Parts: sequence; C-alpha cells; structure tokens
Amino acid sequence: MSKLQPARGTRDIYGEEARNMAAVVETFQKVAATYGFEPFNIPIFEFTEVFKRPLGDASDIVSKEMYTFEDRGGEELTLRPEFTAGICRAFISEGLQQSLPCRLIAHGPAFRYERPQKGRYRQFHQIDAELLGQENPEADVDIIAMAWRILSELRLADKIVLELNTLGDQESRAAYRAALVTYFEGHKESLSEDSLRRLESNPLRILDSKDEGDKRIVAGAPLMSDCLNGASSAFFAKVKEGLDAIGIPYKHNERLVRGMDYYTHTAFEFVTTQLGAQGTVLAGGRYDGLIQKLGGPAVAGVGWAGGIERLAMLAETGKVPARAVVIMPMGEEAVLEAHKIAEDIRAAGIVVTADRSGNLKKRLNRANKNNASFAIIIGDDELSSGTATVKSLDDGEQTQVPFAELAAAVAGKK
RNA sequence: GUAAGAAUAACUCAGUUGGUUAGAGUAUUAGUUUGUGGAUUUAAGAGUCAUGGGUUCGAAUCCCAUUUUUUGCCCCA
Repeated sequence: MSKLQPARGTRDIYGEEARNMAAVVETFQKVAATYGFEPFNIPIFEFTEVFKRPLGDASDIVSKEMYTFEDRGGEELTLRPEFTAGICRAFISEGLQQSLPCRLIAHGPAFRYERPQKGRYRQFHQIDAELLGQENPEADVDIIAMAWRILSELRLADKIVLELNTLGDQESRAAYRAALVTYFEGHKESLSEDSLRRLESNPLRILDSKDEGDKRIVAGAPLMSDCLNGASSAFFAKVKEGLDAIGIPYKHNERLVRGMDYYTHTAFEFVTTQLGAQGTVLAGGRYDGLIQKLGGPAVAGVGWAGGIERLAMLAETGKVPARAVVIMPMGEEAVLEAHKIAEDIRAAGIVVTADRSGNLKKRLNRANKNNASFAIIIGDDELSSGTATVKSLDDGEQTQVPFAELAAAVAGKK
C-alpha cells in the first residue's frame, strides 16, 4: 500500500456507472422472477476445496487466479472466483434434493487474480442463475431464454450474438478429447507454445487459440459433432429446436469451449464485439456431474453467469437520479418545522432533501444544479401563516401552499 | 504470468531541440450581511508534473527502477 488508492484491479464505483450496474441487477431480478427463480445468497468465500475440485487443478482459475488465504484458525479459504461451485456446495449442505427442481439466482462480487484491463477486474460483479435437477434439454432452453430476455430488456439484443455448442456427455467428450490429442500430436512441431501447454492441460482450448499458425491447424481438426454419441446429439438437437421454437437467434460455433472442466452438453456465450478482448458478456452451460464431484447426489445442473460491469458498459439504461424536492428552512424554528414537513412528503413517496446552509440565492443555485423539481421555502412569514412558499424550478412559478397540502402540491408535477 | 503504450489542477488535455514563475477549457469559490436559481461578465483558489533514483550548469521533457492504468496474449464474466 503505497498511496491512498484502491488495490490493483479494484475500484470505487459510483455515479452513472453505479446506477447502470444497479439497473442491470434490477432487470435481472425482475425477469428471473417471471421464470420462477428465487434469490439464493451464498458466502463470498468458501473452503478452497469447494472451488478446486470442480474447476480442476489444471484450470487457470485454480492454478493462478484464486485469492486463497489461511484464516486465523488455519483454514484454507478462497474468495469465490465464480458462483456455480458455491451454489452446488450449498445445495448439498442444505439438503435441497428434497425440493428439486431448484431455480436459483444470485449476484455480487467475485474475485480473480488477473491482469486488469477495461471490463476485467480483480474484483468484479456477476449476476448468476442456476437450474438444478432438470436433466432434460428443455431446461437449457429455459435458462438461455431467460438470459436472452434479460439482454433484450437491457436493449442489448442487437449488440450481442449467442454462440452455442455442445461438449457432449462424458463419453462423447472423452472421445473427442482423445481424437483431438491424436490430431494435435501429429502437428506438435508447428503448434504455438501456449497450445503445447494446452495439449497437456486442456486440449479443447486449442480450438480457441488466437495464434494464426494454430488457427490453420485447428481448421483441419476433427469436429465435436463427429464424436457425439446418439444421446448427446439428440440432446443438442432438442436444445436447438427449443431455441428455434421461441425465435432466439444463435450461431452454432463448433470451436466454442469453456474454461471450466465441469461443463457437459450445452455450452453457450453471449458475445459482443464492442468490448475488445472482453467480449463475453454472459456465458454458461450444463454441468451434470458437478454436484456429484463435490460429494453430493447425482443431480443435473445448468446455469450461467453474466458480468455486471460489462453489461452496464453496453447497456444504455438511461437511469438518472429521481428529481428531488428541496426544502429550505430559514432560521432555527423553520428547521424544526422543515423536518416534519419533509417526513410528511417522503411518506407520499416523493424524494425530499433539505438544504439548510447559505443564503437563499446559494441554495436555489445548488438545487438548480442538482436538477431539483421544486424548492419549498419556509421562513418566519410562512411559519406564522402555516403556508410554505413552493417554487417550481422549471418555470419559476411560485405559490403559497398550506403545510398539510404540500405533498399533493408537489406530487406528479415533474 | 507476458508484450507494447500511458501517467501534468477535481475532470479533459496543451507544454517547442532539455532553459527563468508549468498553461487552457470545464468545474469550484467569491463579487457582503442572514428571502429568490439558470445567461453573461470579473476575480480568486487549485499542480511535490505518479513515486524513488540517475544524467545535466539546468529535467514535466533524457535514462533506470517501482506503482497504477490502457491495448493485445494467456484466461475469462
């Protein structure tokens, strides 16, 4: 800590940005509720094992990006790098298999020790949805539809495309992985250094390489669709059929793979070209074996997470602070009366702030700058008559209004 | 973790081949006594030129290190 500034990759969020982020979360909650999803809050940190096991030791998140620490009791803890693992742990801890299916949403900060860039921070914020206990492909359709509706409500539909792929079930995935390894082993000498490493850790990721040389090799690589067994391709067909039925546009991207080891079957990403390399705005997939891997029952799951910062940057929510009524008491006695009046007006759901310092000119100036709708002036004259001076800051019109009628006088007129 | 840029007032940015007291716009405050805003105008405050070293008679300017940030890669929301 050299100066009084936020630690690398963290920041203070306020003003328009904070409003936009709040709007994203509100839209998310509102839409999710119409799909029958309910809030589910999990801790911000867990035992390290909770993330290590499902994500896979070789994944970058586990090997270099986790905020892991030992607490005073000597426990190994980790700040959550994502939500899914924690929710699955909670599902087991709370014995929720009694109440399947579970439709759960969560939102809040997550942490990854990465190189910061715009739209990529060490503390970032996600919205998250998980649907547990539904093995059928219709569940995938449901949860993608929900994501699409949220993005539409945020008016992002024309800035974002849905990319879709299947990784198949365990068997198909293993077969594909083997086919890829065989193929890339044959091109070892021309693969990039990164991809040689990936050949060991996560061969599927080579498909996603940005390296030009790799891309040429990848072009000739075997396709997932050729390795799918009957059940897996039937599953994927159903998902596509469902999306077609409700008119959600998507692009089948054979090269789409995901970082986490736990995905099976459907994988999808909502992508924009407007955020540079941070174009993935919301992404997820199916993770049928995950809960079992954590030591729970065999329960299917499908879900996604969206980056709130990234969504907020794209969405023009147009959210502005509500215009306030500013109450301006002149003198000691008026201050007390102003408290009472302010409370009365707020009880009617109107935004009221008080400005008690400076001469009237200054206060009106400030009120105007803050885009207030009305000024309510209370001085000695008003106290004795029981009526306040109400001044519209839009047209300057001024009227005397009895204290009891102020809320009505100021309501609705914006 | 890796490569290349950037850092000057609250904000956006000028600042010549290294030369005296580092500028502008926006914003802020004030232009007077406790009761009337928005425009114009006048004035003022505001900067350890990111931090620490070095070169030089002299550094915002050149060199090195550190910190933060931006754009790629890695990876991901």
